[in-house]
Amino acid sequence: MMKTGVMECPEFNLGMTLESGQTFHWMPVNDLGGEGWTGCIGSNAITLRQQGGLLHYRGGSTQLISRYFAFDHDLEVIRLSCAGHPASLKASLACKGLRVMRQPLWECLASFILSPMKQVAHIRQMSLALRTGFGKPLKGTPVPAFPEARSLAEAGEKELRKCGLGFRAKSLHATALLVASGEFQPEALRGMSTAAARTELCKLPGIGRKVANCILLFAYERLEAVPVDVWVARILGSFRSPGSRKMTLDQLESYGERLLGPYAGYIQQYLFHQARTGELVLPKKRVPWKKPALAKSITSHRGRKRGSVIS
DNA sequence: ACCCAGGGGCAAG
DNA sequence: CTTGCCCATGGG
Repeated sequence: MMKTGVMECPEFNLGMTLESGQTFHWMPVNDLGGEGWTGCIGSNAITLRQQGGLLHYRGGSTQLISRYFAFDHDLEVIRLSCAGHPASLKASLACKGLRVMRQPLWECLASFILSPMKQVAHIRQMSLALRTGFGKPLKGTPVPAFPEARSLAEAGEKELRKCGLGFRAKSLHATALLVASGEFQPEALRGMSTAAARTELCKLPGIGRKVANCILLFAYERLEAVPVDVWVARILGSFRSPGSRKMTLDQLESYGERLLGPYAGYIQQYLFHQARTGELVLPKKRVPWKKPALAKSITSHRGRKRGSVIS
């Protein structure tokens, strides 16, 4: 049986963090004595349950979990960095415990290639279909590991398309080939400036400025990166004086970086979360936000055949 | 600079 | 059940 333990987690809201659109594979589950989450970090099966300032876990290690959820980020410092901007401060205070994660590079990069023109619920389905079809099954969680680049490259575009990827299948397959061949090395970007790393990411098929910024923020620890989607555009637009001339997405990104400061990506995440949950009042209507389906049981998912489809 | 394909879940009718 | 809407990227 996998090791169970408990660790301290200062300033943390596990559910809010896992539902904030950074990852797409964690499933709610009743385990470890109550409502928790099951999933994986890389190929480590993990089940988690938070009780106040304590985090119960099965699988992984305190180091692995602390690093993944970035318990080293000082959220108070981040909140204070935007104390001069009332809406940002308000959002930051409403989202206490929401952390910007530090995800494995390939898993995050590939997952966000799935994201364009898709809502979170569907990205979750695509992620699960890819994991089930081409990822390594894990003992202790129904969620398989995210497939290696080589596995997706070998699978071929047609098979990826069967996972409901649509036109994203072509982008993901092409990118998987580049990574599997070593022509693109995700690790090589770690030492680059944010701007240089962004330029490299944008060379990959299926990755534009918005997706690149998501990857920079959620995997490369670039806390200043601001992914501008329609929501963030709407939010940033609402901060500008009425009647001022319309900005392009690139201009809004620069505006956001300047307005929100050195942790602009973090603050953006707080504003985004408030807008999505309807706590931040915006001119336009909001879309529904449904909780992911409960994981049925670990045993019922074990031993699913490669390539089978989730129903 | 502008225009539009593309696809599947979901809300509204 | 059917229609309309959502939306980042890439290519024209």
